[in-house]
Amino acid sequence: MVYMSKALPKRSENYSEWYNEIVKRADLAENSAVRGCMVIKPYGFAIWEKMQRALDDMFKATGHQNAYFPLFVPRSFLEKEEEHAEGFAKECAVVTHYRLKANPDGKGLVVDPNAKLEEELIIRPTSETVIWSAYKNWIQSWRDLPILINQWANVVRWEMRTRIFLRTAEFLWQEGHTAHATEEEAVEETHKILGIYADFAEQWMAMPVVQGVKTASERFAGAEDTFCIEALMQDGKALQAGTSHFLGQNFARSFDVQFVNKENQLEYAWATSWGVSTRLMGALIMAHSDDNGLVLPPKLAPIQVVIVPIYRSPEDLAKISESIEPLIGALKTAGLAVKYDDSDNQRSGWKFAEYELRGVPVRLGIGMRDLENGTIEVARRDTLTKESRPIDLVSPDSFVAGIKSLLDEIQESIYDRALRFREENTFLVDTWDEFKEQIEKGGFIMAHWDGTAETEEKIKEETKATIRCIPLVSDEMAGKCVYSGKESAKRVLFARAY
RNA sequence: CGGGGCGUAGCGCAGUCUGGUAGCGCGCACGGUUCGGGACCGUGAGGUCGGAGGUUCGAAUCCUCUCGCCCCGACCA
Repeated sequence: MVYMSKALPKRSENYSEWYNEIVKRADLAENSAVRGCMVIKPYGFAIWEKMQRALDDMFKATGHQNAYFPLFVPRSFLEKEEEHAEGFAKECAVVTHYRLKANPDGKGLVVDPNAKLEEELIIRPTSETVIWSAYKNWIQSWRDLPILINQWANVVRWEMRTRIFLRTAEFLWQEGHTAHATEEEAVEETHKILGIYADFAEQWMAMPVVQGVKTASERFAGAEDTFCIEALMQDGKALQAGTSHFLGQNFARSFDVQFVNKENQLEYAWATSWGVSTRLMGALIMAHSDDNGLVLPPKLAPIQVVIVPIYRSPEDLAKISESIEPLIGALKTAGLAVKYDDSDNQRSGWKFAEYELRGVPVRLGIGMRDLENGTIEVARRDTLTKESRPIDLVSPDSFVAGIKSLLDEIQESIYDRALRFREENTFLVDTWDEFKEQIEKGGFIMAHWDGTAETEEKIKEETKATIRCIPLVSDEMAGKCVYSGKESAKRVLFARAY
């Protein structure tokens, strides 16, 4: 109903409609003909590529290498690690046949019943099992360790309800899978990656996160410990933005991956796995954007600076285009992603609105008046403010330096804003009544918990709030469980979550 | 799988109750006037009304079957 209007739905009125519209209107992605799957459009994919590049560099810098493992997982592999199998069984797509044939009863194609697979192939919901079946052959001695592998891939989890970017049946991600000679080293790896994820979220996405460990009930199927980064979205719900798992020797046992240690004894290898997905796109949108559209952190924006000419005649446009050539060159030389939009099929006002919708951090507007005055209009997407700045169009280097520092300032500023939002929406809660009341309003709740799965479950049933994590950094002040009144060593993080 | 809703032009919708030449807005094409925050006027193109069957002189509209999508719940990065 509001779709036709130029304005987006308001966050305050209908948050999920606002989210869906922003994804569509900013041209990030669309729903596909296949249920639960999305088409990521070029503009959206460009953001994902920037995320990939930054993360990939961080993985490489810490000694990891990329590789690729198959899409198909034999059923017998998935079965091997019992908890893992149980955890993923109910959301697997299964390949049972390898051939189609012409429909003998009419048009089209049907599955050829003679082409039934001896053993079903599961479309990977994650790759631990295929990878550890390969590692078995890669690992003989402690000298073969550690193995530090990452892969960029798609996975499929047959979700009952999907939401674009946040929970799709197929999604893109990276999954790291490492093997180590000692428990200490594997645990260290788990933490190292968690740190990388937190740095990426904060420094690139400008999204503050809480690092923590999951409770047993929220743990990855097959893990000893699951660490996570949790972010707070603008509607007060939590979003798990990345996970890093310490897998112990569970997969090594299941796949019989043993190595000879320095003492010439056989030992099972220690494992980790970790991943972030296209869900981060959803996080990015919900962390910063406003009722005018997307707000992108400069470091991840496919277009960092857009230049919009303001003119009447083709002659004016030609004059502007010629005058700003050195500027465009200088911006590019400075390493900035710049777009000069001289297209003639939309007017400047339309372009202003469009680039705001798409979240371009800085917009430069230049018209004939500016040419005369030696000025240019600089507009900030995050604050929606604009100012006229002087510019020497012949040698614009100092102006460009100013734009560069403005982009840094924007990156910092949207992080600060998100951090302030999280601080203002994190509540210390000590009574059950207060808990029930606050959870309705949203936000992070720091409360004491007695450590039992029963209490955790009861709280979830009564309030839909889950323990997002037990924060790694917190003041270790003992208290009483907000639900049961029993002893508690420290507060944990509760929220309703995506 | 349970409970709701919807399939009509590229997109968003009206028309269905009460059967009678398939419409509106946006977008698109062309021409003109405009142009410092989503311009306006004129002309035009574009539809197996999700699919199949039935009732009828006549079906987008009534009946039967069927396919698909969306929202709410149970599952989850």
